[in-house]
Amino acid sequence: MTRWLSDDEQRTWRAYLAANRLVFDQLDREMQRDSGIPHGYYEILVRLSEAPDRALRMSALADRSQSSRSRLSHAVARLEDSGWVSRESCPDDKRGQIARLTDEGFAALAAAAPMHVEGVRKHVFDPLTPEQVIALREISTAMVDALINEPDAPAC
Amino acid sequence: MTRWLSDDEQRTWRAYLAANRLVFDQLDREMQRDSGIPHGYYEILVRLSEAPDRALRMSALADRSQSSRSRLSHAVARLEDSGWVSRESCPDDKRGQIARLTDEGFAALAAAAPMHVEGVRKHVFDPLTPEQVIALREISTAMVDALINEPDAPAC
DNA sequence: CTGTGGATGTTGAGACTTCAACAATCAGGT
DNA sequence: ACCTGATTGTTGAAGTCTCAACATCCACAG
Repeated sequence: MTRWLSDDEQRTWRAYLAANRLVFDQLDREMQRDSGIPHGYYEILVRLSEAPDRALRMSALADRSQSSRSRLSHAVARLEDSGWVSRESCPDDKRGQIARLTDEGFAALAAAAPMHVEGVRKHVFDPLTPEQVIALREISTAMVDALINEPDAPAC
Repeated sequence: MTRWLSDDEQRTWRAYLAANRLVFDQLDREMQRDSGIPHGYYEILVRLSEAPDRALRMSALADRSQSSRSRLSHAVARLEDSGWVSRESCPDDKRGQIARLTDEGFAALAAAAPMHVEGVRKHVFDPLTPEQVIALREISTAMVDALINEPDAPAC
């Protein structure tokens, strides 16, 4: 019954697994070494930095950073300890919390960005041809769309 | 000085990040739910199951599963508690430890495999065309090669 | 034979994530 | 106004990973 993977698929899957682990482990390591910013937190800071007033509600921030609410909650608590993010309550929704990037946070982000970009370029884009860059985007988008439009439950 | 990402690269990078997080989080969740096998451990079991006598030295197993020695050590300790892996010392190298997949481990792997494959197919291969499957392999391989042949240090 | 440097594997602490449970609040129907 | 269900965000425990330090052992030059 099981639709096992073909040879092509098997080899692709293994290569994809290996690439992911190697690339992200490496980027995490560099990020930690160069900037002391833990891997996932950088992305949270980036999303905040792009928002109007560098502030977002927790739920919106969670969505944009592909983060669970729980993870975000812990992460923001930690980023607040570091002084990179501040929290305030939402005026129109008493449940809401708004995370805001502080000036220190922005500065830390600005300082970390060049080295991070260098790493991304070195480990991801330099090895690829321009056509592969396009292909990778299309492939990734296809996966994302499939998961977004069909989260988990078979809808009752 | 910084070679910032182009628009194409920026969008590719974001899509790639999103796809990875969504796909692997989802697979982890399904894996945990369906089989109770933590995400990374499954791969370790797979590598063991493919080795002669279903046994490998720790270092060889670490290499084949893109795992740090430390992670593998913790993981195997845990898998041993579960009764899925057993350890024995290496005859010709007193430092060596050999991890062996037990019958229970093999059974657990066999039971988990179909559901896992289903998830991989659903979230990764179904959304892709056959050409994209090939492209993804080439892209992943290119990244892996770049990282393997240029680990980190500039060699003194 | 004896150092010395390298390799192997483990360990403990700290950090991050997940999961389930929870309190607080909102929204919409009755 | 009230009840019910859904949403928001937090919390604590348990699990996993990383990092650095370590003990052990191998290999090999002198």
